[in-house]
Amino acid sequence: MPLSPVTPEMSRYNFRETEAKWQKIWAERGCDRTSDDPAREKYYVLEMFPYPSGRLHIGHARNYAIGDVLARYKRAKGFNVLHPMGWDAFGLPAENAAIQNNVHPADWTYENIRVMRGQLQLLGLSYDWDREIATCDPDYYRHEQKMFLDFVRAGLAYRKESWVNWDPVDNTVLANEQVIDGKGWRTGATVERRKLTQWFLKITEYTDELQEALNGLDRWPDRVRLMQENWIGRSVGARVSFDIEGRDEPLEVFTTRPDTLFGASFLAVSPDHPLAEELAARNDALAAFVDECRRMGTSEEVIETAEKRGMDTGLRARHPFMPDVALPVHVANFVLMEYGSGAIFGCPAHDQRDLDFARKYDLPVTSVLWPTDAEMLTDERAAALDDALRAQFDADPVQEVDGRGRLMHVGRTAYVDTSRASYRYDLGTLSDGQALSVDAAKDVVVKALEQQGQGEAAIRYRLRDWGVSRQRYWGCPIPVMYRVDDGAMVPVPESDLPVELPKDVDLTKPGNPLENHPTWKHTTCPETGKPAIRETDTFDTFFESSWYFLRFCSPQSADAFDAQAADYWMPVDQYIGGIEHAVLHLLYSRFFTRALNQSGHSVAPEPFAGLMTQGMVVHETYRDADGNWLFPEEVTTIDGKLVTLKDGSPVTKGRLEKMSKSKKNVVGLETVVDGFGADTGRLVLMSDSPPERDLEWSDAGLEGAWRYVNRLWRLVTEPAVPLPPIDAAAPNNLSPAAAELRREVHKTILAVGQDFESFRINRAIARLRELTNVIAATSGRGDGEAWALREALEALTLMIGPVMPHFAEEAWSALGNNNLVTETDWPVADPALAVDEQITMGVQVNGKLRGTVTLPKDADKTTAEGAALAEPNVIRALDGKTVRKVIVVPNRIVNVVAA
RNA sequence: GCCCGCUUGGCGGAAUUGGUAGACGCAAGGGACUUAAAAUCCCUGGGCUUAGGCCAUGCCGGUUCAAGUCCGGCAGCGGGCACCA
Repeated sequence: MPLSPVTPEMSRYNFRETEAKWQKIWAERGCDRTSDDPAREKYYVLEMFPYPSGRLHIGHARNYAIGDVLARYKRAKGFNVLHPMGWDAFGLPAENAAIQNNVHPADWTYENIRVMRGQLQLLGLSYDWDREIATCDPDYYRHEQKMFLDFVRAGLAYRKESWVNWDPVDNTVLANEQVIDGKGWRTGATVERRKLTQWFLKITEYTDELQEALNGLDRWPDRVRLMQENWIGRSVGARVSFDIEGRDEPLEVFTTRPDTLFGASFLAVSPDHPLAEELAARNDALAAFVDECRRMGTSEEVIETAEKRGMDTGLRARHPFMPDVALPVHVANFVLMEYGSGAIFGCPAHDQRDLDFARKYDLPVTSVLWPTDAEMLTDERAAALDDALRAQFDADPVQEVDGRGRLMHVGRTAYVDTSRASYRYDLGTLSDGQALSVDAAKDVVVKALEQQGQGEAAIRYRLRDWGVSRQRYWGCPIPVMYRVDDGAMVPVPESDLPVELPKDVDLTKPGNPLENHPTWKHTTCPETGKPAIRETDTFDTFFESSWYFLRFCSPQSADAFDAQAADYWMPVDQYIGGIEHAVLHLLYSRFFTRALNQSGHSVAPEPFAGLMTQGMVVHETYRDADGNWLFPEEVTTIDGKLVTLKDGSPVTKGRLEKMSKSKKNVVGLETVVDGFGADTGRLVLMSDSPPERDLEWSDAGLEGAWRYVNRLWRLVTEPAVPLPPIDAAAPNNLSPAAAELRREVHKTILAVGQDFESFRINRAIARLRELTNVIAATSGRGDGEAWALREALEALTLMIGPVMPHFAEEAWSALGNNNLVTETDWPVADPALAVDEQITMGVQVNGKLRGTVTLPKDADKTTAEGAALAEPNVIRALDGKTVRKVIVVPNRIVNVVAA
């Protein structure tokens, strides 16, 4: 349904004039400008800066409005607040737009920035625009080029070969998102993996520290910390080296389950393992298989969900403890070269993936541990377990015999429970069939391996070094060159920075435009004066966002950032953004601060003290009979059925989706701001859901918020009685209604403050609406009511200010104030006034509510119990029963236990 | 495949962190005002029920005087997985 825009005549509160007026006044008075002031306590509020993709929609607006509420609240509480905004301006969409619309990425980007800045300003967000930065500006990226050279010097950046998705038709590297079902998104060609020499940053240097410091981030959501922990993926296990028949070099394997070594029935190496490459060179079938594996994508999801496949190399490995057992060595598509040593041993009985693999290639399955309680695995017990398992796998029995001829039953489900175990093997102190913990069994095996010199305890991490090279144009050039004569890598001298992107490029040609550029890449070595070729790769755009929060502290600094300014402002007190950045951006930033410290800078190691991950704004979607998305304006209802306006064909209502152009469910910012005003939009975005949860956008919600704005405006401009002068003293005696209103005001001040502090903005607004209801119900007639009404309206206006800043200024002014809400302190609650005198307590009988009693606050237990037992409904419920016990929770509840 | 999150009326959500489930709002129904509409204001509202009650926070179990909240199991939906940002 299209919105019915509000015309100024219809509204009593004229948001059009009002919002423009106050935005102008704030700008003129520099309300949002911030300067370093060590005498004042600082507060740094930061919302993740946007990629300038085109236009803002209300999903973006929510993110920034949440930050603005906090910034304005903290300012009112007396903090020196830094609240900056900028643009994460390098990235793939600019190149795509360039190709599609024949526009230069820079022009496209800067135009988007211009439009989006204007949109942000419409919302009345209190940014210090003097600090605005755009990462594609050479004044910005020159600093990160220098940082990179510092990293190179500190040994934190290095080059190595790494795999990329390669489109063989376009001759270009593809991002994971450009690979759709294994094909290039534009050409449809089957994507290959290719090896390129690329730059890496040594994030693994800080693996342990990055993990351990997570514990100190107590103002981060638990789930983000957990996601980072999983990402770092510390796993404790063992390195095992297997001798290979006919080869001198043993094969190194990492395992987290050394206790299952006796159940090993095969080894598997990654298709990218040097051994696989070596063997493929003289084995055509194997080479074909390796090639096929390389046609898969590079993402973990693709590799893990692909059908598990392998090929026997013909090599045989000797089991470290059972010299007569020869294990086949396979190349398998599910083994990742990047993790561990790129080789595993498979124990099918106790790993589901290994079992699937073993079933497929008919490899032995040998159980080594059994589910038991902590008792000895006697022959009788083993027989009973055998029976139990036989029954369990009756439908799909697969019989196996272990090395000593005992029957084992493992079907299609691996036994992976590690909480209780008995082992079947003998080793040193471990006697056959002893019950012992998995950890103890691991120790036994590892010690035995160490004695034989065939392994040791080891810790491996999932975290890999951060590959920062991108074969793309629209990014920050990597400031190095390679001498033509000897191929040596030479850093660009600092005095030659920045290495600027050339503007004259042709993006329509296949391949990397910088590589195709006729002149830019050719230069001379500053050391020898001989010809050199520039690095034509650019940085991953996460490079820019890993330090922008530092630049905001001193955006004009000749250095990347001013140490004193950073010392004052850092860390960011509250960072706000989407959960999609839970790992990469947030982890890279945490790495950057550490890397900077190691390369000559000095900053606090943790960049973000507090983190809030806000939910998405979702909106309804529509699709026609063919499944094509439709705009809501293309849909109407006839006879209760959804049909298209065009030809009346049936339409189905899809589920709520994150706003996106492709799903045609975007609600533009202008629709809201032009029709109802920025404040009304902000109110909806803040009130309908808790910030961290998804928000369902609806036009009805917008209209409801608009009604509230006008209701509030009428209460301020047309109070029940004329309000007393602004400086009138409180009357000596207040009527009960006036006293009740005061109590409500002071309770609300306390509650709203707590709610804002803890990001429960939706609840703060609910409390303000409750206060509004009490104000509306106050007649203004009784003794002191007019005075209490003024106090209430002023407090309400100040408290709604962070959410609806323009409205609050206008109302504040209408109440006769001649200063700004923006320059006024947060109202102070009188705790004595903010307390209820009477408390209504529930009375339960055997846990079921039977009545309520109203008592003075803090009434003692005896009083409460007496009142509860005298309550008529309670008496009836107790009829014929004997009271056994009475539980009284003061000011809360009474529970009478009776039988 | 692995990891994570979510699930409360017709709807968005509250619930002082174990203590009166449904605050506040949206949508709805009824009424007032109006020639009429819009706007505004007032009232009603989880379900079943004859009084009394009974049943209700995705499902099944458990702990407790007391469970939306804690524990165990299950289901459904959503998100992330290293070159989107």
